[in-house]
Amino acid sequence: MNETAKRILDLAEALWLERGFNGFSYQHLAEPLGMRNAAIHYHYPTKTDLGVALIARFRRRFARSTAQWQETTADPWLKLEGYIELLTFNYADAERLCPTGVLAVDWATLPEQMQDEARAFMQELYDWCASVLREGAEKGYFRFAGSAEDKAALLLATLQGALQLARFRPEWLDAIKTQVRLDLGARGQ
Amino acid sequence: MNETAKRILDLAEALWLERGFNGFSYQHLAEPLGMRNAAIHYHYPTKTDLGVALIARFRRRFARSTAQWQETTADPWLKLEGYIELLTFNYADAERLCPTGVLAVDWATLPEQMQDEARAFMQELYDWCASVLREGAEKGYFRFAGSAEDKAALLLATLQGALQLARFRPEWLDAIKTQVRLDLGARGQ
DNA sequence: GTCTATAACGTGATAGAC
DNA sequence: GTCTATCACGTTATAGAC
Repeated sequence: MNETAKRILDLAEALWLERGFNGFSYQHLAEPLGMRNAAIHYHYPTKTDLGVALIARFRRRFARSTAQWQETTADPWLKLEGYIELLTFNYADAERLCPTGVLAVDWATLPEQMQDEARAFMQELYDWCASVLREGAEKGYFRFAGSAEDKAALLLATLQGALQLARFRPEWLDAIKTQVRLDLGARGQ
Repeated sequence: MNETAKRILDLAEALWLERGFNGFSYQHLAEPLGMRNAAIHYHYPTKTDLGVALIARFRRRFARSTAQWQETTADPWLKLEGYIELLTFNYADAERLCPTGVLAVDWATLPEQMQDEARAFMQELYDWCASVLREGAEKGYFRFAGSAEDKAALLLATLQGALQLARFRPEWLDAIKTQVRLDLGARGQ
């Protein structure tokens, strides 16, 4: 991926997570980048190609992050905090939602190739989250009722929803993060 | 609101919660109803008018529901189950998401009047949910760490996210509902 | 209250010159 | 690799007849 393709993808990602996949066009990409929309089509022939590339990059990024957490810590709490940090990082300055939530809302309007890529990404998130929760529970780091798998689904749903609710009232984001930790057995402060 | 206006609003609601606010047009409404798009404009002059009417109806519906639960039960569990039922009712047959999640994703593209109406709706949901949790905790029905307010934000985020995750894997919806109950102090089955 | 007709514009996408 | 020019179409919305 060359420099121009990357600049396009960066801007597309920002607009996507701020406005939804149907909320931006090739014009929205071309103008700020100082190009014409035909130039965007040269790098991403169709909007489907662009959409698949956006999700695929998130998958690579997530795989790299989890590999790094695996190397740098044995504490499940730190892994989980790493994920929470990753999710909320972009929200602070630009109110960017997490990709899976945006994908879910636009789902029925998305081309099949994007749906396939999205399903694979979601499965990777779930598998990773469940394994961290399972390990953390077995080793006594976390304390929660029910299965690690169900708790993983709940956790992903909660964090996804939290970013969205923050658009109504920003302070809800920190409130939910606090509550998430308490519900995993953290001692209250 | 006359009969035709109601039929339009019903269809618009379905399309909205299935495809997002930018995922349907006046044509999508006119064709299945056997009218021309000009007829839709007669009832809802602008799409903003239509959007505000959609949210306003959800506010009325929610107010009616909470008033009814207030009359029919003193058990906070039943009130909460009523809300969960209300949320997941439409998902089963048509994969309709909850309105606040769809509003949040489309947020940056929505006209100000819709944002105002949406904020008011969200606040009503939060206030009701927090009061049910507070009362339920005080009377010993629920058992959870942290404040009722933070737990309310978490609960709304979780249920909203749960409907969305169900688009990737339907079985996650029941898994999360189970886990939500456990995290409120229900005994596992 | 619904129709036909149409305006004004934005959309994804392509052809061909440079 | 980016440009100009353009196509075919979908969008919200309005005017005016019936």
